[in-house]
Amino acid sequence: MPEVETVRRELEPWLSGRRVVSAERLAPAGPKYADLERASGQTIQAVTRRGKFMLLPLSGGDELIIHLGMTGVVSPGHRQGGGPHLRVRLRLDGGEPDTLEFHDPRRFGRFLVVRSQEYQTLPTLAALGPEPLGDDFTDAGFAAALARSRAPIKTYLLSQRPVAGVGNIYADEALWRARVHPLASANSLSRVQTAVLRVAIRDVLAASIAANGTTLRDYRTPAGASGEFEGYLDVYGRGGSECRSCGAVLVKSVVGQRGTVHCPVCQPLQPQDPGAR
DNA sequence: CGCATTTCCTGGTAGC
DNA sequence: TGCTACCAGGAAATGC
Repeated sequence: MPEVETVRRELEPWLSGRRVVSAERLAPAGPKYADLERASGQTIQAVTRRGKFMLLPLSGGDELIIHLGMTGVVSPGHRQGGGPHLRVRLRLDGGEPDTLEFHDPRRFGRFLVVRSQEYQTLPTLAALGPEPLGDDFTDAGFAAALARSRAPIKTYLLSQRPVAGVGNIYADEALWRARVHPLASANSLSRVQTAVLRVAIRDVLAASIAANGTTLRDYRTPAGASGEFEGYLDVYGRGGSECRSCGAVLVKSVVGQRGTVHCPVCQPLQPQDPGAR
């Protein structure tokens, strides 16, 4: 999400108010690129974001939805100009830069148009939790959401349902900060753990946004810049290294088919202080 | 409905 | 050097 928000902030002053002269799909047809040609002739009214989805309301009552996946890059056309992974090209009126390109080597991204009233037809959008940095992400609401699931807390966070925008990197980072084991059942967290985790999610996402996101490989903003948050990661990518808090060796595992790193000392599976009262 | 598993996809890299 | 095998993961589809 921090990466998406960084991109959104660059796109907004460029795209807001611009009319789409043409919308060309170079990727194979499919649901990931449904109806994108319909953007042609409509004016982009804003560049907003929900979770990791960028939502661009269009003047004709449609919504342009862009999801970067893992490797999607939005850029002005004159910067990259073609290439084997060019999936979409938009022409805009109103002067340079007048071309927006969407490149996506791994094809996990999406670039589609739906009716505004039906934008929540995408399953994840329909069930998306509150914005993590918004006022709707409350202690009570988060606790109520976690109480509904017996899945591992990390898996549940990645589902986007209890809160929007938490990806694999930030799930591991937030759980480490909150000292919660990634395999702990969501509904097993104490009220204190829930409250600490909520703040940890907010803090790590806000800190990453302030650093323009995390650049692991391909991530670039439209202007070509990379993020700087990778230098602040405490656990992600650090399996086998020492925990910055206690010095123990961080453990790498797989949770919900996703690479996961946690500290076996700071994040015990069983609650600490069983006799404390 | 909830949850687990599988699928999509290819650049990068480890290993030989 | 050049080849193969495998890993990375957001969301949707599928299975139960």
